[in-house]
Amino acid sequence: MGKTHADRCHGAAGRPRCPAKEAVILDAALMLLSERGFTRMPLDGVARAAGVSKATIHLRFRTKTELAAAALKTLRPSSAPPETGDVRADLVAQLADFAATLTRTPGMALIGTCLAEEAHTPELLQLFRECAVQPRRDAMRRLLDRACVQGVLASGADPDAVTSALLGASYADHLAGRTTAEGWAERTVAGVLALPVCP
Amino acid sequence: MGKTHADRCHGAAGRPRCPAKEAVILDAALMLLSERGFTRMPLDGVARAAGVSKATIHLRFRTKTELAAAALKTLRPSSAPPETGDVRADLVAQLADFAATLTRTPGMALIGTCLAEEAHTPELLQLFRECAVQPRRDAMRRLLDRACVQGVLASGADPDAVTSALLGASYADHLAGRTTAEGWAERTVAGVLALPVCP
Amino acid sequence: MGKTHADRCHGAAGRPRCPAKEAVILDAALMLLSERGFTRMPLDGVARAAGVSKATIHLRFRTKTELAAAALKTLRPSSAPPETGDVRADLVAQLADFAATLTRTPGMALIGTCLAEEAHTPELLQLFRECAVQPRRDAMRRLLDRACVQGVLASGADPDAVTSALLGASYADHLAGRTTAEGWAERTVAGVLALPVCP
Amino acid sequence: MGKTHADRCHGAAGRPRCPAKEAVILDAALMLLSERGFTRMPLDGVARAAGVSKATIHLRFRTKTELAAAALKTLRPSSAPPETGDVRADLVAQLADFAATLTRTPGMALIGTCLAEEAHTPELLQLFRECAVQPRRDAMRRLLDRACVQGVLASGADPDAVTSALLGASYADHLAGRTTAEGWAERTVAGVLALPVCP
DNA sequence: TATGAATGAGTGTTCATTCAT
DNA sequence: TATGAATGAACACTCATTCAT
Repeated sequence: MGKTHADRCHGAAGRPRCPAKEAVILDAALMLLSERGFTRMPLDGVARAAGVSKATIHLRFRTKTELAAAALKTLRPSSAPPETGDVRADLVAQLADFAATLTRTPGMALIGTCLAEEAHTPELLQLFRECAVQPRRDAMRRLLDRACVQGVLASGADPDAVTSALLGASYADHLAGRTTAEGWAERTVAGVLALPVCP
Repeated sequence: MGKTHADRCHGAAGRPRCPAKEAVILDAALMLLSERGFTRMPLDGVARAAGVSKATIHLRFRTKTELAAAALKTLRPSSAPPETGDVRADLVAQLADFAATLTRTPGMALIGTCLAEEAHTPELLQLFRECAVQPRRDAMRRLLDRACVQGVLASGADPDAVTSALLGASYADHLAGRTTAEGWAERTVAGVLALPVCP
Repeated sequence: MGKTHADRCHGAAGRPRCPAKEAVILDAALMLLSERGFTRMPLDGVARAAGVSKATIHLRFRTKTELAAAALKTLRPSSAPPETGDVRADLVAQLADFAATLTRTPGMALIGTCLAEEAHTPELLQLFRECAVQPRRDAMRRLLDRACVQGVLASGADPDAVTSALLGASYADHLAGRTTAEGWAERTVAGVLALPVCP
Repeated sequence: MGKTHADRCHGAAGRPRCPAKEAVILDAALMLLSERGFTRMPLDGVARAAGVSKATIHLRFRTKTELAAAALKTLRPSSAPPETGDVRADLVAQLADFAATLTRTPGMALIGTCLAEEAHTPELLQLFRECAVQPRRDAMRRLLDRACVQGVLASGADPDAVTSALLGASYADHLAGRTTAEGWAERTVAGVLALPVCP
């Protein structure tokens, strides 16, 4: 009684699903996924961290894989650093931001999980590509295109190759255990663009 | 330090341990480690693949972690491609060989496992660095030093940064799902060294 | 006693419960109970089959056991085959009808469930006796009494024992996996009544 | 050292499997299977009742179904009652023994489980037929054949039908809740063989 | 030494039931 | 009343490790 049409038709039948829980669960899942990896992320753990019951998780995500996938989908390209007019400075900023993202908590570990699980759970790597890798590449690519236009980058160079080189340098350094300290982004951009060579 | 369980507990007394089995076990472990990852590598599986019993494995490696570490230690840098006089060609060859190593069955998956396990089992990443990453970097670095001497590379560029860019490009492309096809190494070297820019 | 949860808790006050749903639920429950057994009948399944929500079921039946019991109570002895004057023919018809009931979809499975659950849920077997077993026995018994009167059956024979033998033959054959094909009822009646022996 | 050829080849490698446990596990399983039914028989429960760990059970029986099947296979036709010269008396004895088997602990419940699980786990009913139903039928059948020879049974009667009637009477009475007390077997044999009818 | 047996902790998923609209 | 959400208790099965030959 007293219910409006909207109430009845909006799919409001039954107890409404607590919307906050969705996010809490995904947060907990993403945290555990990064910190411990897929196979070391027990659903009990996610439930406990999220403050819900395991069954509540299963209500939203049929399987553990689906949960992990949904958690990965929440990855959003960190708000891109603002673009100034200086292309080279923008490249450095973008690269530094990327390295920071990797360093911050669990970036590399998350990548590791997706790679390690590829044979068993290919969705993870695929989603990671869509949600994290590609957006970053696109942003970088856009900057490089502008760099070409401005003559900062040799027009003959394959922009995809340069994108890979710049972003890849971060992977390589993390993997090598080289701490990417102050000035790292500058040095890398310099190394890759090799501008000094051109007097 | 660096001694395995077997090293520590046994001298020459008693029936000597069949040394062949050691190798067979490590081979099987490395294969499963790459193909399925640490957490998906059951000791039963290693035992079966190696044709020994689980207990035999534990006789040599106290824990699963020790086994995995020992397996990683068997990684040897693939025989470096022969060096010609042409530095640039050597760089391309080295890079192509690296990419091939990554692609060949389980390179990226193995990296993924080491990264994913870093929080739980830091030894893996550490050993992977020593046995796989560093040797490769060293080889690349040597070529780059020669490139500097010959003026192919700007003497101002940080050779470590360039090393990271070149090798990292391979990681980045794998991670992005870009198939590294024919001519990939050439394009990457060109992009990184940016030679075309210097008329 | 014999009152359902609904009977007990509600008079005529408030919005009356949709009576159609009651039947739909019980139908669905009886079907699943026969097809899959008590422990393999999930309430979700009943709810889905009936097109209602789980909570709606619990509104009428406090527990799963009560639901199953109510479903069993809907069992009605199949309309008895018409009685002709010929007692022997009537016995055969009755027996054939019984065997058909057992064979038809889930007769034996339902019996199995009631028997298997006896220790855990004695109500089921009890209700099954009242609603299915006894009515059938009574019908058979009536025929046998007439048979006695007409001299077809030896007046000294215990009619209950003969009833058990005739109906039981059907159980025994199902349990033995003997397909009860054409002429089965005739042969059984002949075997039990053993009339041929009396010239 | 000191091992004979037999020791090595007899399959004696490694710790020998404790032979008692096999039986204890199967006993516990059969007990729980009869008392509670297949779906209410938790492996934990079997393990606890048998005093072994769950994994020990899985070492011998891959799945719960396999365990239940193996437990059923241990069913042996109870040592047949001794045959006297008197065929009728033997029939009565056989039938009484059968009814006692059904009554003793969990006979009917076990039948119920096998019937109830038929759709989901047909092996159970199948094994029950082989191990319990058929042997009993065979014994009964043998007696009936002798009865025919001796003229106690009409030679025209289908012996399988009579077998089903005799054994089935026991099912029917249990299902009807009729307590099969003193003299039950005699009355049933009398009713089925219907001898009194022949003066 | 090497083997198969044995174990205890852990894990994903299901389900009857209760709650909040 | 009726609905979907939420829960806690099970449960079958896996696995690293230890034991007894």
